[in-house]
Order: sequence, then structure tokens, then C-alpha cells
Amino acid sequence: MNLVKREQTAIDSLEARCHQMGMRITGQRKVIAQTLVDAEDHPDAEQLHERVREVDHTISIATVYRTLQFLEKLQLIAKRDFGDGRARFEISMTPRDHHHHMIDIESGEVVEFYNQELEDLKIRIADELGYDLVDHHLELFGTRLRGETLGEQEP
Amino acid sequence: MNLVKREQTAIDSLEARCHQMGMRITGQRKVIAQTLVDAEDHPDAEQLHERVREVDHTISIATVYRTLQFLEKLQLIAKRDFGDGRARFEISMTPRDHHHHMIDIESGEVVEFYNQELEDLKIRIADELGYDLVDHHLELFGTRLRGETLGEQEP
DNA sequence: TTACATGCAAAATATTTGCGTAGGA
DNA sequence: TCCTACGCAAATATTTTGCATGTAA
Repeated sequence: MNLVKREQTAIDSLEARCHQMGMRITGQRKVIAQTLVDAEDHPDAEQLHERVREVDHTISIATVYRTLQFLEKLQLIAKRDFGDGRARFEISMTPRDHHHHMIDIESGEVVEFYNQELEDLKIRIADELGYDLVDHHLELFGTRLRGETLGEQEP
Repeated sequence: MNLVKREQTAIDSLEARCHQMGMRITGQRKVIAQTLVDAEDHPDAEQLHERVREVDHTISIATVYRTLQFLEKLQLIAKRDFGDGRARFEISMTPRDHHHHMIDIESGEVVEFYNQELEDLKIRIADELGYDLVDHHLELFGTRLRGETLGEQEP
């Protein structure tokens, strides 16, 4: 029941923020937010549109884009760039969970990670440059190690 | 004379790589590469096109895009994303000089920085995840600190 | 009721590509 | 000479927007 509880919390959080900002919580916005909560990957606008239409066939791509902008402004989701032409989106309702991405340049696979040392270092760097850190993006691009380090073997 | 020397080295490096790859070094490519060497900012394709046309009025936007792809493949330039819709480009002929960007979200100003600790940490993180780090992008977004830390004051 | 949100379609942006010609090696 | 690269214009891809209508509060 953990998953259900987390999802409801996320939607509650969406509703709370909407009210806070004096904005309406519509059926479309709920479906789009819920779809992002359920997503275990990093869909782009079009992929999201497809998924959302499985629930509500009438939702347009314009609404998807408008809702994504809206959710981003509310800081409920984050926009990412993995180097291909389109923006990708993911839920970021829990501010503690600021992870980053390791992208396999051969397979396109994306692994998320979190590293406290990195978080601390970035705040320190920004501070040394005379800035207050508001957001940051980090993407690592690489290829899988073979053998030695992990003892893994390709078939 | 330092600047002149560095610029020539960069263009030499371009010519060497072109030959290595069996590709032609054309007038357009030289102008585009030189313009990127001279750029002290991070121009997008259209800004680059404007600058390049001041030197050779006939260079088309298609050639700018094709040359940017080409130079990126040769790892002579790097593509960046600062969160607005377009890709930005910068010279990266010297592999040691792997810097990152601190972006002022109020003014749009971009400050470059390099931090050895960060470089080491990223390699370590990738390794721990089972990857060999090939490339990485880091952008910090923030607002200027007031007072305390730097003793700077707004007017 | 009444502003804000939506769907649709067109527009705006950003980038890529087909094709016939030009030009570097 | 020969093949790559070019300019042009059209195509594609992604995202935004104007407008009339719908709907949450």
C-alpha cells in the first residue's frame, strides 16, 4: 500500500499548491500529474500525451504543454535535457529527493542517483561564486564498465 | 600575442582533426570555427550565423547547423542547454579545461567555473554506478547573494 | 456567474534534409 | 577528376498561441 499512499500524497500536494496559487485543479491537470507520478521513466511531452489519452482521450497536446509549464512553475515537476532534441519531465514533489542522471550513451538507458557529497559541493561552489543556488542540473554520460570493477560479465 | 597564438592553435587543431577524419576543411568551416574561438559567450546557432555572415555573407544557416554537428562529432565544440529552447555552443578544444556554468536566473548572465573536486567526484560517482564517464553537463541556476558573504551591496 | 482552462488549428521556433551545383584534395 | 560540402528551399520536429467554448469555484 506504500505506492498508493505516495501517489495520493503527490496529488494532494498538487491540489494544495493549486489552491495556494489561486489556480484551478481540473480533471486534465489531475490526469497529467497522476501520469507523471506513475511514470518510472522520463517521458517527453508527446509520450506523456499518449499515456494521458489512454485515460482521457480528449486531452490535447496543447493542454499537456500548458500543464507542464504550469506544474514546472509550481515546482512540482522538473524539466530535463538528455541531449536529444526534446525536453523530458519528471515529478519532483519531494524536495529532498534531488537526484541526477547517469545516461548510457550506447543503450540510452537512464539511471538515477543521489549523492550528498555532490549536493554539498554544489552549494559551496555557488556560494564561492557569489550565488544562492536555486536549482541545478547534472547529467553524466558514459558507457558500462566491463569486468574488473563490478565483476559483471557480458553474456 | 597570446590570443593570436591560441587562436591559431585552435584552427590548427581543427585542420588536424579534419585530416585525421578524412574530411575537408572548407572556408565556411574555418570561419565558423574561428568565430566560435573568438566568442566569449555561448552563442546559439542563429547568433553564430549572424556573426559568421559578417565575415562571409554567403554562409547559410544549414551550413552552420551542419558544421556544428560536425565539430561536435569531432569533439572540438560542446553543445549546452541553459534551459531556454535553443542549444548553445562553445569551443572545447582543450580537454583539460572542462568547465561548467553558473546561470543567474534574474539577469541571464553566465559565469564559467572549474572545480577539481567536482571533476573527481563525478568520475567516482560514475564508477560506483558501473560506468566509464565519457561526458557530463552541469549547470547551476541561482541568484546573486546580497551582503554578508561577499560584502557586495546593491545600489 | 465569471474568470481561468481547454480543444482546435494555425503560428512560431528550432533543426534537418533533398537536390542540384560548387569547390577542395 | 571525384566526392564531399554547399546554398536554397522545403520538410520536420517541437513548442506556443489566438480564439471561441467549456467548466471549476
